[in-house]
Amino acid sequence: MLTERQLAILKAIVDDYIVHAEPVGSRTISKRNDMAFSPATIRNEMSDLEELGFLEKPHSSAGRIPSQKGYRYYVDHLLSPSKLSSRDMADIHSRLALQFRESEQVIQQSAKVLSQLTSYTSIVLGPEVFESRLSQIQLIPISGDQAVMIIVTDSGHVENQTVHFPESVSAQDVERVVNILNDRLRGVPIYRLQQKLSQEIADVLKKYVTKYETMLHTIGQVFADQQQEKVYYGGKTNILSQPEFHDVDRVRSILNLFEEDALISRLIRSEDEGLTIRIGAENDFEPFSDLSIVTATYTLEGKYVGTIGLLGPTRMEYPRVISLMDYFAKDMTQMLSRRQSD
Amino acid sequence: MLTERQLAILKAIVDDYIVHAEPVGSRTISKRNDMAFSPATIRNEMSDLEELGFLEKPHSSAGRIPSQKGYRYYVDHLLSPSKLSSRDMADIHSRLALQFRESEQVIQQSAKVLSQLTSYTSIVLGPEVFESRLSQIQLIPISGDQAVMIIVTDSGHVENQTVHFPESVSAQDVERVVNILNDRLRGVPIYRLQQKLSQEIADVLKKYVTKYETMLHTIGQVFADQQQEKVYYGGKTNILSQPEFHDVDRVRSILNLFEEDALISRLIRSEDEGLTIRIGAENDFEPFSDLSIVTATYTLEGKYVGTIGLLGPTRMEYPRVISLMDYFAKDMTQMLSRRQSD
DNA sequence: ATTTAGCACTCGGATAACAAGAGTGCTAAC
DNA sequence: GTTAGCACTCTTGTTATCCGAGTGCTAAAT
Repeated sequence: MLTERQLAILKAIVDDYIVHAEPVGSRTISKRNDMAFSPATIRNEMSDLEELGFLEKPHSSAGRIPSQKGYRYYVDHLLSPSKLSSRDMADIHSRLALQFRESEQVIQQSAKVLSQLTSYTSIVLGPEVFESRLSQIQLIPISGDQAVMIIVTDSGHVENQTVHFPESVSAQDVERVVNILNDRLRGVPIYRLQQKLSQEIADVLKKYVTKYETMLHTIGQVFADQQQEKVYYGGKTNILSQPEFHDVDRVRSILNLFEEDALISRLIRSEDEGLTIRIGAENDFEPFSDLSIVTATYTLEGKYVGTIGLLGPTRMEYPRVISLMDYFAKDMTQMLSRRQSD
Repeated sequence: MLTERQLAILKAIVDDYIVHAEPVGSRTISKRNDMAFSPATIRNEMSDLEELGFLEKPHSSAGRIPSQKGYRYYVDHLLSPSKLSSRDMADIHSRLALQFRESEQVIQQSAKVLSQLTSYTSIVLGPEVFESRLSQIQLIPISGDQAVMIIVTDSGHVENQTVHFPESVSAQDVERVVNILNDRLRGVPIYRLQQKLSQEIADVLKKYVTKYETMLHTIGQVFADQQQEKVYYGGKTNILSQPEFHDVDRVRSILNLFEEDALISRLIRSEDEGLTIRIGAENDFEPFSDLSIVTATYTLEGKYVGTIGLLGPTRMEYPRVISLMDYFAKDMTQMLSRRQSD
């Protein structure tokens, strides 16, 4: 068990390191107003804290920096969430309250504002497509055997894809299929479309439509593509301004990761409601072993819609970030539900 | 006028600098098989070439590097386009020939392949929306007063936006409006939609629809958003691997520029058919003053569709890039037209 | 009149030597 | 238990020095 004083010192070190990104020495701590001990005493405590695994030394004659365990302890027990000033809150609120035509834009804007406010990189997982339901399917002929298949969900999301039917498929059949799809699939969650299609719809189609296999295949393709979650970024390059990123190769590899939406999505995704903090290796992903991710979920009518995440160095401004994320998640939830009810 | 030998030397210097990114000395040139002169002679010529503005010295005791004027001369008069091996061509062709559902994907894939082949960053301007025509407008109600407006073009492109009509607008009116729009606007190029709307459609609407101002405004908004061109990237971070980019701040500022689609679009956009090379300051854009852009246009049925661009250091592998871009533009044109006719 | 060999000179870059500064850990005194 | 004092360590910045690549010029060779 740590003593009061050890706690205070650990907190002071983390606080300082978060701000200055440089190893913290005993004198620095001792000079603080709330620390009435000499550097020597602090040094002794630091030595103990190091032995306990909360601190580490970059080299023998440098100050201490928090270890991952140190950050974890800090986050769990020491940190005092910084109060957002009401000016901040008003600012955030007004920047999210813009009149957007699509929910997507609310998400995008949130990512942007969040990154601007923190100088970290924000990653927001979009409204889960598979939480929304099919509202309507349309097939609009373009030219010859090409058509555009449009899928509209009850959340107002539209997906479209060009499809291509061989000559042998008649226009009548196509129309019939669309009617059947609309009849049978309206209200079905997007993520179940494919399954429903092959299980229930296939038989019906077989009855009414010649050449149904081709169409089934084509439509199945389209449905399959709908099951992914969107990833929105804010301030992709913000993270480069952190001193830990002064190596171009490192930068490059991280930036390339940002193109892998599926991977990022998996990393950000949090199962739990509320705020999650994953520090360094807790991300279970080697390239992020010196980065932390803070996530929060946002909801619509009480149901999970998506996750907002913030990616920064392990040396993250946790107190501020936590308050911010908390406020953001709530404000987005509010924003989105207001859109719904307007 | 430059002598034969000066030409040969200039070419040799540019060729070498393109590969090694380091100032080229007289001895290096003199050692080449095709160069039967002593370093001293070369030095004299180099000195002249420098005076003429084709070369410059990073500092007094370094070798020479090509000046912008040097590159320009090289590109215009000296360079011998490297023949693509038939293996290369087959490779490119097969990677573009994948079965894509949307033309958009052809473009995206082209950008990707082009960047992989060059280790520069490719920027492709998407099929000009305003070269295609309206095929159909649909308005699909979502919930209450919200609806999704869907615009389908004859090229198979779909755009959609959530719109929002006040309660006071009747469903009948909405339907009537959509019918009128479809009647009057089918076949109209996208870029003229807005204009047509306010000029011709407004009067018609006034006759048949109450509350037409609101709808007009809403629809005008949607149309206005359609007039932008899409920008596709390949290998955004490739450019970081160039030695001239070993400074994180520089990296950051360029990467941030990549987010400004409108700006990039303007920079890449080339008015002329065929291949364009803009070297350094020729881009008229300070942050690109040590970068070159090579662009080529691709077409569909003889009409301009878009531009493919490649962004690299002024020290670009012009011979290879030129052949590549040329082949690419042609292959994309071919690919796209095949899609059309299939 | 060219071309080239020779040579002094210039820089940048690498390396070593050094001083300064920040920090630690230990010991002994408070 | 706390702290002053001090030797020791290690990084960082500075300066000095050397080396090599390259130039520019002059004078000799072709």
